[in-house]
Amino acid sequence: MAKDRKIDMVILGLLFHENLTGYDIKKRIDQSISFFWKGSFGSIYPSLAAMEKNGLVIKTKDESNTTKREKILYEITDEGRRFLQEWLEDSKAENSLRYETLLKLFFGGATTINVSVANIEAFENDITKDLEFLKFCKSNLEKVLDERDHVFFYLTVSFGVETYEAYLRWSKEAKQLLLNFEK
Amino acid sequence: MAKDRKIDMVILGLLFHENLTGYDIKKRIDQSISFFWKGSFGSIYPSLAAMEKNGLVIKTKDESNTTKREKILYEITDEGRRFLQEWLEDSKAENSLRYETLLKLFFGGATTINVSVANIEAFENDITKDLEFLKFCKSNLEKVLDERDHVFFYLTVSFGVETYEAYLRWSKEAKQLLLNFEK
DNA sequence: AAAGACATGTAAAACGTTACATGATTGC
DNA sequence: GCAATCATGTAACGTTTTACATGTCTTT
Repeated sequence: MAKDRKIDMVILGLLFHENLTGYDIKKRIDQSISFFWKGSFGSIYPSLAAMEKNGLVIKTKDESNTTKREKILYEITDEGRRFLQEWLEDSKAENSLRYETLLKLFFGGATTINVSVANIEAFENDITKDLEFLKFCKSNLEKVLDERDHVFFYLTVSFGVETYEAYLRWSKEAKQLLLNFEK
Repeated sequence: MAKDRKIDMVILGLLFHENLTGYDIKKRIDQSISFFWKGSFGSIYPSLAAMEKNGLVIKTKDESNTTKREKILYEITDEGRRFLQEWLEDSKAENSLRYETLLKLFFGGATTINVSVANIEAFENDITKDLEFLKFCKSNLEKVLDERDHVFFYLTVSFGVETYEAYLRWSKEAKQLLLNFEK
């Protein structure tokens, strides 16, 4: 059985719902899960090729495509579904943060308070922008929660909203503590 | 100028305070910043070698070491300090989550509610354990906040506490929503 | 006519982890 | 005496990103 490269799982998870091209998969990743998982063409296409070899996905004919532009729709197989299922049922998960902002703050002793405050403010700006978008998604999903799949999308988005709001609360407190300390 | 490999910055930041061996650096990383940044010997030693070549750090004699066991203390140079400073002053930072738990939840439509609930519970357990430790660190640091450097350590720890508490709040809500949906 | 999105794929480079290899010292 | 920790380093492996290469279709 193939090693469980995480990108494989992302692709299988997406293909579980519908047949997609590599290009579609990239778009889905960017639009739906990019705030907690990323993926690039350079990993998507090789993953598809490898999984096809291993029988987890198959190429399908795209009846709707009448143009000359080549377009390869992938479909998940029963074995692919089994593989996805196995991964889902295994409750161990690797969760990791890589927060360069925190790294810079941790080493704040090597610079001025103003630099650290500026770093926190840059972080606040990024988060504020993303939070707005997440809230927009959340309110849209709230209207369609009766459909089973949407519940899962809603939960990941609400994870984002809750944590980003926590980030912003922390940012305010952190700046205050730094500026008070300076006095 | 060397590319800014992040592990280089971690090491320079640590060396800013005190001279350390590669082994010490690994311990510092594990003890202080591992919840938002990781590092292994396989990246630390090569980084030290490269930075020595580039004049960012130098090897120093360890006067205190009278044993036969080899021990190489590294010291940051002026150029190393400049390089660290530059990085700190550049407010753009790459912050990324890779949350396999969220990935599994996002694809929850491909399995049963119970599996998703179990995944959230495994996440809760991990977070609860880490949160306890973070709170312990936080209360210790609170007592020594008068020293400038400690403020920065305190802020990163308090980031951890705030976000981990948000994770736990979310976990409870998420489980409830899933279990209610099943009815 | 041009720009931008659609579409596939490869190659090189960067980066990091794990496992291996070796040996000294400390504490029980 | 033995286990754990201290201490350095390399090699193999795996993953992922970035840049490159190529060409089509749609919209303005």
